[in-house]
Amino acid sequence: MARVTLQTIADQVGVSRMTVSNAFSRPDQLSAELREKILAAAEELGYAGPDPSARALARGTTGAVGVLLTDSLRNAFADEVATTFLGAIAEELRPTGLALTLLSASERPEMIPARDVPMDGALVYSCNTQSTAVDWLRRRKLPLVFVDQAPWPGVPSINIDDRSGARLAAQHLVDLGHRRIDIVTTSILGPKGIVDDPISAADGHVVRQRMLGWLDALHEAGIEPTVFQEWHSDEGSGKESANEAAGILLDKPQRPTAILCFSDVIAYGVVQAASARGLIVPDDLSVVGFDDNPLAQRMRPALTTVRQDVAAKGHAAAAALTSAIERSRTGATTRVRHVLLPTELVVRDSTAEPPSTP
Amino acid sequence: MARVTLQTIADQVGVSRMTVSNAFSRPDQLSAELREKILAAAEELGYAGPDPSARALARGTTGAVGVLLTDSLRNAFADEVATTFLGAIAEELRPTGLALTLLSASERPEMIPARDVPMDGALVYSCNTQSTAVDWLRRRKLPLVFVDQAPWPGVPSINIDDRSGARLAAQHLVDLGHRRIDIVTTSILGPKGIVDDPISAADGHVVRQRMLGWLDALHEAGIEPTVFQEWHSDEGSGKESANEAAGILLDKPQRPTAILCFSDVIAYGVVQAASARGLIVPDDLSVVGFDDNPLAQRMRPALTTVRQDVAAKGHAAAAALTSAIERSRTGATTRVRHVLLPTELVVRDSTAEPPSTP
DNA sequence: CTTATGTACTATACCGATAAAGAACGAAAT
DNA sequence: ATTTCGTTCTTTATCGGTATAGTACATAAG
Repeated sequence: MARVTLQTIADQVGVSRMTVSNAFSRPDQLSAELREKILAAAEELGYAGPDPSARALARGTTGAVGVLLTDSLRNAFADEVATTFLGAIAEELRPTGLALTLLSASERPEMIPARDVPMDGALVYSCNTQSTAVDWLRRRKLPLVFVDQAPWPGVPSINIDDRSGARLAAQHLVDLGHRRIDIVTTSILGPKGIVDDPISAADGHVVRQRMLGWLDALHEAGIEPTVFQEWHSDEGSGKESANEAAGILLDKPQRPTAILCFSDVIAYGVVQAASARGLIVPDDLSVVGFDDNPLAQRMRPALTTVRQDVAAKGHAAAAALTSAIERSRTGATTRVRHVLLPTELVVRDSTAEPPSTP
Repeated sequence: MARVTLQTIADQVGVSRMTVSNAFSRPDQLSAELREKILAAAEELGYAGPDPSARALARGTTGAVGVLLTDSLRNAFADEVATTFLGAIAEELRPTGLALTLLSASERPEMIPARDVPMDGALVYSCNTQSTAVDWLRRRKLPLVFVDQAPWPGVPSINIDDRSGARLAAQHLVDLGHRRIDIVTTSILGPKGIVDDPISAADGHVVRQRMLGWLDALHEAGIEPTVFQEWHSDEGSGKESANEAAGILLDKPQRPTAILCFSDVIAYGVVQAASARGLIVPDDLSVVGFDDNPLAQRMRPALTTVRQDVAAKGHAAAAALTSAIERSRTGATTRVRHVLLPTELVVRDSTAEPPSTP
């Protein structure tokens, strides 16, 4: 049996194909009775409605938007910050009826989602701006929104004030009297281990901004931190590698009295490493995280960290995307907006004055 | 300027459109030099590769698969069990290069993702089998896989052994000597509160299977539990409403000495309610959860629960889907498989012998 | 009674690709 | 020298819809 299409139904009912199309897509274009008749015939023939792919081609819209994530999706789902972000996007998208397509860097070159999957627009979340996937999206001239990435001319972006937040975190430690402050950060591609030039070693916009913020405050206080760059591993969100990183810093001859961390997850690892060495946080070592991951509240001691409103970021991102799509449809040419959401220092129990000189 | 299509490039280079298509999609069909020339021309004209929608129509495949979730996506992302499941799917899908499209029940009737979004197949996760979204997917004759749903003839399904797991949980309490055992379960649509006929009140396959399992063991021991059905609220994964539910059970004249819970999240709420009343878990009240959510380990006391391997479920689901898609492509007609993954009782610190009669 | 205005459909023309079969031509096999 | 291929392109025929501009007829306005 051949496939049922609009034409099948049209023939059956004795009308033109276009009228059947209208029965489904523009009910006001035909009489109610005829529409009923057509719908009944469709039902009877087991027609499921206009084929989405064909419709997508003819209309130029697919009803789905993509979100491109650097990390393997596996990691994204294991990361509470990422899931909160995605959840907020989903929530914002819901009233629009758009589906959310998760784009991953696949392993085979003949199948590149960013290039091959039909969509109406995409969010680019914390990706290497040079990555090929981003490049494909841009070439397709899809409406895009960059999130946690370096603002790009012509592309709306949503960022948080990483630099200010990081500065606050570092200043907090300085104010408490710390002078030996080290940093555990992360890197996508860069070398693992202690780095000499932390700013140029920071690949990725967020990594760099936070580094700049920390150094703003530390340099002002005349402090030169040792910077350890961990490899954002594919497993376990790097809790272990942070553990290892902290180990190296803590075993230095001149042990730091405080450590600034790129994320709360890393901070967690650092606290563990400290505990393993019999160090008490915050008495012997102060630790500051970033993000205000739910984990930060659960930890013992509760973690001092820099809060970002991830849900707000997600909402803003989705809203920016829908409006970018709208704009590209109407051809309207509003000025591209670059949003910078605030960050805030949350002092909890993982920071204190440095121990009196031993 | 008109849009760049295969034809534009064909004209520019002076070959047929088909040859240009082959240059992108079937490199072995033309000489290397010509291909280079075509690719260069495409690059120059700013062509991003074959239009995904057009290709989807012509080829009949889109490169994306859907996953339908009952819950609003917002909830799914807030639920560690769901995110683990999705993560496992993503991981299994990765080598195939398929993108994952999240389908939600949208609010507007003219835009129904399950009906309107192009995809090659879909996972149906813990949905009401009668829901309209599922119905659309079925009508479209898409390759489907049901997960945590009543097996359906002709549709591959992945389930866990909810009933056995629940029976083990209940038996565990019976073996400890409990005789007053109550249940806090959940319901999508059903009434909220104490229900008289728990089995018929259990909408949803999983809910019913677990209920059957609990009652298997309890009835065998001559125990008739009070069953409280909470409303799976849209907020906070029901921690609060579980709290409320537990309150009602614990304030009964004959207070239970143990409570069986539909999920670990509910169990968490129950423990909180108990604590609020000054009851010690497990001394005054034993509590058993379900799922072995990471939360179960974090809780104090650590929660006795029934473990399911959510990651395995996700892998199995994705694998079943890709093979179903493959099957529908080749027309092969393998027998449909219904997988039942094992569950296992994990005894931790939230269960103990009942308090000696006061 | 002619002219506007709607309503209900139809005709035509794409949307941007791919599949399958055919043509042209040189190289290898008989 | 003739047949048989294989390679490299081209031709033709869809894929299943939608937009836009008609056409036909009925009703209201002038």
